[in-house]
Amino acid sequence: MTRPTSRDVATAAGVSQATVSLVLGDKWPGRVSTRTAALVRETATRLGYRPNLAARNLRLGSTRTALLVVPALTNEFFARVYTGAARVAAEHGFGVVLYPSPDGTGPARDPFASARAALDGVIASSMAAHALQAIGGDTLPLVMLDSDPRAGGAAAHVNLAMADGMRQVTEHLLALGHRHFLHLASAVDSWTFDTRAEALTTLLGPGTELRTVRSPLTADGARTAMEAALAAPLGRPTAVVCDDDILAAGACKAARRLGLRVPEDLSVTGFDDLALATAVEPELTTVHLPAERVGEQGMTALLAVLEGTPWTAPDIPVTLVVRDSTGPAPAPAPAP
Amino acid sequence: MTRPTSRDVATAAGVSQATVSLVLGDKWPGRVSTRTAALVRETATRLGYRPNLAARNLRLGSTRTALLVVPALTNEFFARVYTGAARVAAEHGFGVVLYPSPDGTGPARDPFASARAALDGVIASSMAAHALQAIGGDTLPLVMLDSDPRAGGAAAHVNLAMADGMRQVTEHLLALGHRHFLHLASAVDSWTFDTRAEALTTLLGPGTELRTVRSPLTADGARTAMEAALAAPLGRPTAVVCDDDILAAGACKAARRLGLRVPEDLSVTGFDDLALATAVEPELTTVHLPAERVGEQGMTALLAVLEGTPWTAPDIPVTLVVRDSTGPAPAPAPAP
DNA sequence: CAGCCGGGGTAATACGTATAACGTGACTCG
DNA sequence: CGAGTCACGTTATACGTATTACCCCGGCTG
Repeated sequence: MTRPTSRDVATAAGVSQATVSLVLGDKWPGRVSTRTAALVRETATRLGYRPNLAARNLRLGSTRTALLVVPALTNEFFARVYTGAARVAAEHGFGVVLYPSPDGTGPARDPFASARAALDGVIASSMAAHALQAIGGDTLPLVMLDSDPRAGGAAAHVNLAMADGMRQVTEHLLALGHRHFLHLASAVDSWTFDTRAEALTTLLGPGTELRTVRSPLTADGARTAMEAALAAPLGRPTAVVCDDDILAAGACKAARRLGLRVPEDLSVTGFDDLALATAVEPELTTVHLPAERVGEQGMTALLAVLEGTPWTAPDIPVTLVVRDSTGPAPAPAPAP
Repeated sequence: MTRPTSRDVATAAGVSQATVSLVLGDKWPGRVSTRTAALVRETATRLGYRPNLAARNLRLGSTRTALLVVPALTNEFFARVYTGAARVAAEHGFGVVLYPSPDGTGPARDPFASARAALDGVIASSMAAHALQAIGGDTLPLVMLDSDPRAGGAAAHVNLAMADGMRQVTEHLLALGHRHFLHLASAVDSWTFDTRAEALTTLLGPGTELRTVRSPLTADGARTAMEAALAAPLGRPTAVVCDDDILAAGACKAARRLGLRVPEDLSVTGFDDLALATAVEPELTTVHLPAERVGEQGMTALLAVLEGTPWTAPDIPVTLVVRDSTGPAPAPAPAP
């Protein structure tokens, strides 16, 4: 009681296997009569025929499958990247398979063997550095997400305009009168975060003060980092710029535990604009990153590369969404 | 400049293709000398040989790949289910591919064709009803997640002890003196939610009052639903039982907008224990669902079924985590 | 009537792998 | 010294599909 093959369909319909393949592949502009084509199709559905993808892939030498390498799907941002990539892929008859160590903790298995299928290309986030080494060895079309565009090795780059996002944040905060900043930065080493940090330092002109604290990307990490930072007696910041909404939410919470009101005493900004941003109170002022579009453009770029077309596009624009976690800087404490 | 095949390795090493296959498959307990084995392996790495998975899958008649059907990866719960399933799969040399309409909105494409690879089995959440129809037609080992265990068609079921979770919630709230309840329920029709609703109604004894409002699983939906429910003049509830942390967060927010303090004036409980639960303020009292374990057990069950072993296991236990969103029922308004 | 054409289909083949079946020398044992 | 036995490989084949090259036959043309 095994699955029917195209040959089974052929014998059942009284034709050759080649004819079945031609009909079901819609390759009969005059090679097969309409009558037999209909007969074949009817027989196929009657037997419940499904083509064996492994055989087809072998024959065609292509699986129409891409590997998406991201650090963790539990991070909503990357889940949305996947969603976008999968949507575009599906529109072109492609599939997307994930690097199967999505928690970022797994050993660096061979991503290609683990994918259990031959791959046509790879889309990789720069934040999955541990997997990239394993990838480097092979020569498969590679699209990099959020990585240094000058770095070689990739056939295409898809980047968000992170520096511009940071510009919007700083302009917003400076306009509100803030001068003392705390950068709650991600402890993960990645080009994205480096870019943001660099943008922040250059954008803040003279007459301002900036301290940086690194934290793992969890609310708890943010809380401890914040508590340490705010405990410092001298030069308490009035604005906290976070690399992530999760950090921002943790920062808000830590601030309130310490008796500071947000945004009256302390302004907080995030990055990403996750669902979390509007779920917490106050709702977060944050930089909206169109994650789905990152996935879509990544897949689009890969498809172009696979066709031999070089692909390039401007950075994806991002926009600051002003909500309730930022406000005018508090009046400075009067000089003693 | 194409990828080297096992035959290329064979000629380069001066052996036959079969030998290469034996060596790389670790099937030489005496069939190949250690010397030649080493030679073959060295040659393979030198040429950068990687087996063609499509060919292997065709030959073996199995792809060691499972399809996971979930409604939306952007829901942290399902992202964690995937993580768990992928981990167990990887330990057994399996892969997991997702049904490529993860936003739940896409048309019901053929999930098998879209997977771009032959599949060995399917793990499906009951909340992806639109995809299940397409699956029903085929005969592939099927493991159902959170679905009616008496329903046929599946080789195994993996369920969370939802009714027991609801029991813990009600006992907690009853002990706090609550008698007037609002059930903020998911608008999605699913066995899971039905089970919870049923458990809630039966567990609440006489002398209590229960109203039910259905809402889409978003914070905004929760807010509108809550505002409508609390606006009702008569019999304002003192406890809101939500089917989801997202709903609970929305409920807290709505309550505060209406001038109610949580938990002093209103207690709120959630389900899932997402990262969100500890990111909002107050931190949510919620039922912790071990999502990763659902994925792990789902994959374990599928592996067992594939080996011909019938699989069954008790419901996965869940535990109420008491945090800050629940408290003693407020004293009833004095009779006029 | 020979030749040709074109519609309608078929036989053959290759994709790259895993494995069953089959040598083949050298060595051992009776 | 002939028959086994081993240790070490090899030859051949099948998996199911897509596609190329070919074939057959009726009708039309010169």
